[in-house]
Amino acid sequence: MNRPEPDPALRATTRTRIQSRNREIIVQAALEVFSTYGFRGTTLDQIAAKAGMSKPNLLYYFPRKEGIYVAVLEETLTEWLEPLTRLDEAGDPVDEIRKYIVLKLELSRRNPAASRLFANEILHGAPSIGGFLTGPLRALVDEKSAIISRWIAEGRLAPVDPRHLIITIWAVTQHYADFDVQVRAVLGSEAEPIPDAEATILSIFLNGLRPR
Amino acid sequence: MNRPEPDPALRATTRTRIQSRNREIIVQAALEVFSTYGFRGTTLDQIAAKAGMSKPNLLYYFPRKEGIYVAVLEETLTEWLEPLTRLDEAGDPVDEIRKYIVLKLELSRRNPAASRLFANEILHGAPSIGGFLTGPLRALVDEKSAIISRWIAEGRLAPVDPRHLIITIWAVTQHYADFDVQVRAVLGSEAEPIPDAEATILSIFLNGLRPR
DNA sequence: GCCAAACTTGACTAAACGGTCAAAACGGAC
DNA sequence: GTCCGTTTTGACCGTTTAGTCAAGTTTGGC
Repeated sequence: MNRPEPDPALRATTRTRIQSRNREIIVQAALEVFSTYGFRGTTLDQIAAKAGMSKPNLLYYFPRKEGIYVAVLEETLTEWLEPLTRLDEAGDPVDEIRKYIVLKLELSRRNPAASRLFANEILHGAPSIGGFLTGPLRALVDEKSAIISRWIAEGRLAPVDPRHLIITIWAVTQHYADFDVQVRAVLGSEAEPIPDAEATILSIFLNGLRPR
Repeated sequence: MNRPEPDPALRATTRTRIQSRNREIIVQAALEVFSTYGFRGTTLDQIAAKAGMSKPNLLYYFPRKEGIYVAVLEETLTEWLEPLTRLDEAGDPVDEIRKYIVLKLELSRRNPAASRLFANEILHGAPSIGGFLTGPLRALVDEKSAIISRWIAEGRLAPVDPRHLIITIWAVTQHYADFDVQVRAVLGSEAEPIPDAEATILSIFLNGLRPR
């Protein structure tokens, strides 16, 4: 009755130190669990245990399981987009593509959990982030595709469909995070796969894209 | 008591017509459901409904949920491997790679559910088919990598790590099945993505791999 | 047509799980 | 130290879901 703000998750403007700290702890714990078991495969008890708190306390910060999931996804998406935003029209085309591939591979190595979380969401039809795909993501791809098209028109890059080029780069870079188990099984060595992957991918793509 | 063979799933050798028919119906229904919702997200009731039979009857043929899942995966894996087995040392290297990419893309278009099922299983750490990855899959990749290595040694293909080449081809081809929602959101058109994807991928890979 | 084996299902159970609630513990301002 | 809002939790509830069971129906060989 005299509880004017029953939901701390809604008060983004006024957060206590404890709230910011615990929300961060929860999101980190949830990222690990969700990325391993998926949304349906994850239980609140697992997240609570990993975050070191009781389940009701978890629900004090995020009243619904889906709220935790969306919070984790949102934090992940910004990081995911960032490398593409850096693609610079003023740079050398082949070198810009090289930098983009290197950045995306580094992200796959540094934060494979985020990549897997994202992959899982898309694989199941993007129920929680469909709007992100058709909104900000598509807009960014449109913008960067235009740059690539101009490079091609100037004869500074081999003629390919710029959107499929971007999609293809996503595919080869994220694959090393999402399918890590398979990659390691097939390679059979203890060595980190990504350095060799980088050499191979750069060789194929940069030779394949160099104007002739 | 006088039920010497209580589990029809174990009697692979002696199956009635009804058994073969219903097992096939179940596996088909389960593929659709598992590939959409994942293992945990799928309920036996969904599979039973799609297969047009009662849940207890479903469990008459597959006593455990996991048994259905493994059966679907096994049927899928054979199809998944097939294109790579066709890579022919006697053929022209660049043309053999081209054929392989085309076949894998065709598979993605014809049976995206199978690709997604497989992707989901790997993404979650391959709990049910770890042995397939380190066994038959790795063996096949070893065998075909050797062929590619010889092509490179003969100067008939640009020098790249053959295992990473195969992995990279998997990545770009399966991506169009697994991430279909994202691909369509980014392209924004109603057109089928795969024909344009094929042109782009072939252009990059074949130019990238042609010896220079 | 009869019979036994094969097949099918409605009704049920036990466990897992998302979420609630009321009450206790804590913390910072005075 | 007192007080009040914030944080924390044990106990609980309703639903969902994998799997059981016993009884019914169908099928195929004779």
